[in-house]
Amino acid sequence: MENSFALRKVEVSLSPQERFEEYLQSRGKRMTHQRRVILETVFAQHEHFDADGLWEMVQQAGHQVSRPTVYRTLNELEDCGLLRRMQLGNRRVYEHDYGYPDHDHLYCERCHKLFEFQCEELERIREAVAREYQFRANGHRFIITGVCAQCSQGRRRPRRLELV
Amino acid sequence: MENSFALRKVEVSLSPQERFEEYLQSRGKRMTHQRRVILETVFAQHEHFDADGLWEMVQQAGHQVSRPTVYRTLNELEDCGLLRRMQLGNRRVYEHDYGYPDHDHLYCERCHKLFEFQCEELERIREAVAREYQFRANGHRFIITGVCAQCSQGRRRPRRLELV
DNA sequence: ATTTTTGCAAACCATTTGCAGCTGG
DNA sequence: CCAGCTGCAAATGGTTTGCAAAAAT
Repeated sequence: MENSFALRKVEVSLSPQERFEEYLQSRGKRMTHQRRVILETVFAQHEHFDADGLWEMVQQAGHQVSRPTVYRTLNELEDCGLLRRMQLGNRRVYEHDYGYPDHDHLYCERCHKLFEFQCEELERIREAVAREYQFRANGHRFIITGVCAQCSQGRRRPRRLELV
Repeated sequence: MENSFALRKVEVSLSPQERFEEYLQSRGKRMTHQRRVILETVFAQHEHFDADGLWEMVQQAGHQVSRPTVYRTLNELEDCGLLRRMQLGNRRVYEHDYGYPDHDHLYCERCHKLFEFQCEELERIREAVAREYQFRANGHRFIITGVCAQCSQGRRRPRRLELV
């Protein structure tokens, strides 16, 4: 039997690059070398990442972009709907948003990795609760914390510094 | 019909004070004037609060406690199970834990207030997803974001400074 | 040519920490 | 008395900002 919580695909018409271009043009902003490099780096992989991790990836790819520019660009990418932000401890973690379905997360407290799953029932619950409280819901976050399969199997290879 | 997501009561045998005393004694720590003042202030109300808000409450009650002591004591109260922490934006928000049932939250993006509700189905989903991913779950957070009834009704009285 | 963007250094803000003096038991 | 605690000031760490130089249109 298939994983009943697997993510379903979402079709999109524009590439992230095209979408970002449109976003920039619509606000009189410019496509710079740095923004291009950051955009490429962000969409060259699918893992969750934070500003500092992204900065390192950019460095290692041999490009020179300052940290402030990374932060500024991340805000723009979020603003234009390409990225989605999540606060984990004192760190902001990003994931692809454009072309990705809404989903929720399992968070491993040992290796600090995030796993994604999709569950329609959550939306149902959200609506039911919102109705009860006359709340105008426009989103939710469901994070299950615990220890992932790998880490449970004795292998303790910590992945990043403490995130929580 | 009753609110089906209302919180059910939980009985406890010790008062927060007693429990804190036990916690302190068990670690060779001392009950100081400051810790007593903070504990009283924390359990004199039931709202969610952050370190700075607590510090102000203490001040306004006419007591002198330093910010570092507030932070240190909050960590102890969390450690001993009296308080529960939640990260909201870049701020740590606390709520009573001892004597309170597990629950989840509605978060109003307008007035930044938190509302609580209880929904057993969430635990079921948590377990089902965890099983699928061979994840050892030991908790979850479900936060519904949106606008609360009051704020929807045109009254915009912002409550605190920006939390997200 | 004009306006936006960048990089640097400094500012910020919530939280933590080193340390000398104070205090609870 | 002495270990543990407090307050102060300074450090921390992630993120933002002011500003002058550089780049995009």
